[in-house]
Amino acid sequence: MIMSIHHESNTQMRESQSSKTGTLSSAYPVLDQIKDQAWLNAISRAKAMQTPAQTVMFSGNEPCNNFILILEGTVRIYQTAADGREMTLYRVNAGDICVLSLNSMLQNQSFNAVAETDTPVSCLVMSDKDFHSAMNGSETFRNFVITTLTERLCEAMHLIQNTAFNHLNMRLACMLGSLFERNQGDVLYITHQELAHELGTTREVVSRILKEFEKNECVKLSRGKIELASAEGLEWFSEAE
Amino acid sequence: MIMSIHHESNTQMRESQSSKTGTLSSAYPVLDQIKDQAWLNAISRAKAMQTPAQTVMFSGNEPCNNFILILEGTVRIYQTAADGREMTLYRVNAGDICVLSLNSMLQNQSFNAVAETDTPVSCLVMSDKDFHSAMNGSETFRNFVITTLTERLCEAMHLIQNTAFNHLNMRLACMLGSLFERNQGDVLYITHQELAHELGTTREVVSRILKEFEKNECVKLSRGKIELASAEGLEWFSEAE
DNA sequence: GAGCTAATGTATCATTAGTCACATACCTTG
DNA sequence: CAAGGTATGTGACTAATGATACATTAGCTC
Repeated sequence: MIMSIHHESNTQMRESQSSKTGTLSSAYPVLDQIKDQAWLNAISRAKAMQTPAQTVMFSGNEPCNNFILILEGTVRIYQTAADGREMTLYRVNAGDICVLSLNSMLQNQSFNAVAETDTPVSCLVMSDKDFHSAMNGSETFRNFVITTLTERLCEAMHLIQNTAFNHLNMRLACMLGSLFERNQGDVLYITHQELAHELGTTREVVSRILKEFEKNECVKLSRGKIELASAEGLEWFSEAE
Repeated sequence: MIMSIHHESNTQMRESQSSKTGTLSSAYPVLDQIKDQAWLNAISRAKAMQTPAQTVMFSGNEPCNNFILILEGTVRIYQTAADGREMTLYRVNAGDICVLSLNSMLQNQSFNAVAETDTPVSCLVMSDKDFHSAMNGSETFRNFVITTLTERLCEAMHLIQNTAFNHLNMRLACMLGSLFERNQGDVLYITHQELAHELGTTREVVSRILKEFEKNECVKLSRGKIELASAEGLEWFSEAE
């Protein structure tokens, strides 16, 4: 079971690193190697843009006729339901490209999703014209785009399997497992509501399941914080396959 | 709500049409226009292949190092759960390309899905080498591939939303709605078990919900067959947005 | 039409998940 | 420390889904 969460606590923004602005070379080493003229022209014309945290970049059906390269920060793509529930579809990080904008550019048809920054984001905005000429003129860029697309597709299929076949306690356990993993520390700063929004459920349900985990001595809960109760706790979450 | 079902009843195979084998020009009008030499070379070297109905073409993690163009017939891509449930992810029809094989070719990593023919299928098999040179040498082909990828991604997102947020009776109603729509007649030849496999649930649950629909006078049920009870019935299903 | 198989009907039960309505508890700010 | 906002805890209830266990029926084959 795979869950790709590149979440950073909203309350713990890494101010210290915000000065070291991401560059194309640091965020996209692959693209930085490209020498094709079409790509070099396109990227030289791209405009830098900054967006603060917790800002909606796109939503609903508004078309997006630009191609976006994230240099720093994370954008969360999610869907909302009529009853207010929401569910994260995937995240776009530095070094990723936004397949949502791709879709909108190619088809003039968007899936009804919202793109909102998790953290402050700095990115490059390329016109669709430049994007197309870069696609045509650079095999490396092309491969990069197609690879990203198939990766996303793969992740989407896993997500479908996960939501269709697994119970919420499993899904939550998996998510905590991967969050603990990448967070080499054993403490997670995240609220139950945020977890609910990741999984497409409600806060109460998450609270209930977490409490169960606490009873089983896997985690310790406190306000805005979840910590591993023990090393065995982590094992427990990794086992949750 | 979008559900893409291109299902044909297994029991009613269109024998009459099986003689009129699909050709590249009839199945892929767009690709048939391509004059780029790289594409022409690649397609001339592709090998024709026939597969009977209800045959597993790929499954699990076996790699697939060929690119496949469907000339005629339908392939169903589905996932299976430990408890025997299964769920259709999407279908590949004549004129579509198989994104599953794309992923496998590009990443040597496959999602754990099964590709099984719904109907007898005739297709062209292209080596990955030829595929790559066609991608590099033909902008039209490239655009075709990328467009298909983003379309699939879009569909996958809809499917996620649908499974996460909608109840089974809605999902079943939608599916019946779109099946009735494309089946200009008002009779559907499909079993409850097959519907369950589309939706990732069990036969009993489908039977129960269908019975409920019958009580509401939307459909009439009989063995292997579902028919619209009235014109209003269809409205009812289209409303089920 | 006897017998077989696949498809469907149905009742009951258990579990999971969502809803509602609060009670608490924690943290920040004045 | 008082107040107010946010986060969490919790019990009770309902609805949806899945599981189990059969009974019944339709259509096919011989």
